[in-house]
Amino acid sequence: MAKRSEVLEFAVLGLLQDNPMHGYELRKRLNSVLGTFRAISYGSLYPCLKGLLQRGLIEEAGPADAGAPTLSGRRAKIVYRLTAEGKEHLADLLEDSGPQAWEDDRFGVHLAFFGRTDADVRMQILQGRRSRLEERLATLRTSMARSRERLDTYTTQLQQHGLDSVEREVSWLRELIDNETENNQGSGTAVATDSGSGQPAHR
Amino acid sequence: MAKRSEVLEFAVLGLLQDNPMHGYELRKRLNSVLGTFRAISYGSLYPCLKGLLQRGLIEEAGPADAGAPTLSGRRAKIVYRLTAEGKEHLADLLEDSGPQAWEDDRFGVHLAFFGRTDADVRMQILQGRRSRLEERLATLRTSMARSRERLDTYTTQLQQHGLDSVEREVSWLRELIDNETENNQGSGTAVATDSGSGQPAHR
DNA sequence: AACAAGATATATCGAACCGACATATCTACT
DNA sequence: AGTAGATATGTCGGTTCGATATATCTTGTT
Repeated sequence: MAKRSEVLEFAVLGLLQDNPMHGYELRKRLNSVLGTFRAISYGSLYPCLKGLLQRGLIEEAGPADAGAPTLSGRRAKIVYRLTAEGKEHLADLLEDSGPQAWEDDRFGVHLAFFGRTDADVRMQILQGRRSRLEERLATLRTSMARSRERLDTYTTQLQQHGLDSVEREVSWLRELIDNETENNQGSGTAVATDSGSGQPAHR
Repeated sequence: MAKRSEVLEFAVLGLLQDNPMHGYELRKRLNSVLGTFRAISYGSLYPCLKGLLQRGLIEEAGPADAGAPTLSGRRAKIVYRLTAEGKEHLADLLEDSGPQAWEDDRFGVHLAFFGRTDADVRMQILQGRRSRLEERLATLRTSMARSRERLDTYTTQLQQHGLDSVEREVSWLRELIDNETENNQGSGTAVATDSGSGQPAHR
């Protein structure tokens, strides 16, 4: 349940670890990081912050903080920062390389925070994402073959374009994966190269 | 307002013109036609049908209809067909080549029913869609340039991939447009070739 | 023929979600 | 000193949909 908001929480926690922020700023960053994927509205963001606050994952950073001596009468501006529990929770989220991590939305957030993710986890997420897309590819191809004749030229072209997009995303992933393996040649835990493609073996 | 459901209504009317159908079948077609764009749930579809019925745009095709002699005790299955008003309304929708027609969702539906759309309207929609995407491209490029340095390698790569997708869609559109002009060389109303790209001139 | 499993078919409800609005301050320009 | 527009927080009502309930039809198994 509540999957949509979970993704938002993840992204918020991730951004707050970098540097404490208030809602307005957060929204701007969110929309630039999640970019194409998703537009965050205040109607989602502020309730989300309230929830995180109640669960003790974030806290208000009082104006008592150091830094530039703020002119007294400044506007009420609520800067949030992660609590210890918040950091723990975020670490758990980042560590997760399970099936949900290769869902459209989730994957985007994971990738955005790859800089703070273990190499092993990164690899598993990339490969998982790839097999997820390859499943989708198979489904698409089947259903297109089934309806090939029955459909309009234009509809077909639309479907074909959709298929192409997914194929392109797969080869994009392939590049990312190759980069990882290059930079990681002799690393610690041997990366289980798994299958080249074929059966996903997960789920 | 109520934009989401408007698109659904459009698609339903379009499918029903081809052949009368009941909800379940409709949902399957819908998910195959709108495909990647959108997943239709019963929670949206049945209320939508109810609305169209109340507004007199569709009606139930009674089992009194001809065809295969249905075995009496058949399961309750409600087949809908367009009314005269429904056909009119659909025609209006198909004719619309205004700015809303090049929005993500809408555009997909329009394209799916291009087979029954005037050549002029088709061209306007394709060109409008292209300029819409070119606007987006410009925005994306600007905001990427602005944040270039501040961002993670991975985040950058994500944004880059997003940008590439849009570029791809633009060249896909260019092909569709070229096809149209070829098949339409000496046609009636001269198509205003507008700008190659540059300023969209719309909105 | 009896049974199970799964596709077909309609329908509803509560919870999630977000666009649009209300409010107020700060900055920059004229 | 006025005003336009960015900054900032917050909420509310309508829309949307995932999950579920119900029931029939088809196909395969024993």
